[in-house]
Amino acid sequence: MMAMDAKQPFAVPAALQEPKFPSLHAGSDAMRRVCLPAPQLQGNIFGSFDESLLARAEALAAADIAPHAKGHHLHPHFKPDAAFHTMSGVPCAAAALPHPASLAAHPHPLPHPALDGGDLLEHLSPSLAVAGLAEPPALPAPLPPLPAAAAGPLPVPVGAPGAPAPAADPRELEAFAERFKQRRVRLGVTQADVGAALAALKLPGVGSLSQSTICRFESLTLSHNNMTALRPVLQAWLEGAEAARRARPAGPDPPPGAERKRRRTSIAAPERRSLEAYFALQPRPSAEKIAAIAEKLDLKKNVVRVWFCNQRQKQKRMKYSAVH
DNA sequence: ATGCATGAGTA
DNA sequence: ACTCATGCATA
Repeated sequence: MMAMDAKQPFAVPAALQEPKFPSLHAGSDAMRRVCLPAPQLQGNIFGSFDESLLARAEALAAADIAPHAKGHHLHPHFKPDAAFHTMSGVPCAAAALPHPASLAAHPHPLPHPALDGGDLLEHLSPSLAVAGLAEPPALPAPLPPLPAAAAGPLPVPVGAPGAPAPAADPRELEAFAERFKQRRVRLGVTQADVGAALAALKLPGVGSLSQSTICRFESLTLSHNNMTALRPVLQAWLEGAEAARRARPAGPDPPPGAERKRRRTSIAAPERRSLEAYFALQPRPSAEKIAAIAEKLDLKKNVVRVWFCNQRQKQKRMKYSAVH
């Protein structure tokens, strides 16, 4: 949200998530919990085995790369000294992206928290591995043919102060996302364009969004709640854009400006494998464990902490992982 | 398209 | 210190 400072000087600086999607946080909790594996393992099983836990994950990570580095050990690890924030106000990026004309579904159907040698993991701690790797078995995809014609059947019941969660059907969301992408492309508009255009809608509490978010919406890589919240907004834009199109066929595209800032820290493959091994054993390590892992891998503690947070978030996101 | 990161809100 | 929604930077 910090980006808002730069991108939305006019936006409400406080309580951002609330005004944006007031009705979203209600029924979400219940749904979220369902997907979560029992989190009581650390106390009972591993509470007194911190050392061995780390050692085992280490062993796993090592075993994983063993076949590659047989005779000669290739750099055990390198230090991606991380975290530098040279933030600076770059109001509007809108860096023109090549139109995503070709879009296949995501290459990885599964969040796949495990390592390449997942089997190894299972051997070592079957119950844990199973819990951590649980995946939705079925993957139905009866997408409606969906004629290119406009389809605006949704009443968009959002923001009702007292109304609980609309309990949106995952299938419906998926269908909408698909339609949205198609129609967006037909309009010749990029994901970044859509995000920026949202601000012009001046919907209450809705500012602009990034290309990332639009992309994630289209690929369903957002939480169910997030998808539900964004749907009415994106639908509104879509309808408006198509209407405007009829009035004025086309226009020139403005030249983008370019500036650079913060560098993204990158975790090298060996370290990443280790982290994945740790995660498979314990998705929610204590601060101490995080510190230990960080030291072992020569990574900053914060980098490790954030990595685990993001990993958890990934496992929870939509796709077909939700109730089906 | 996705990895690493921020920040408000919350427990 | 975590969750969630989001975003910048980058592959």
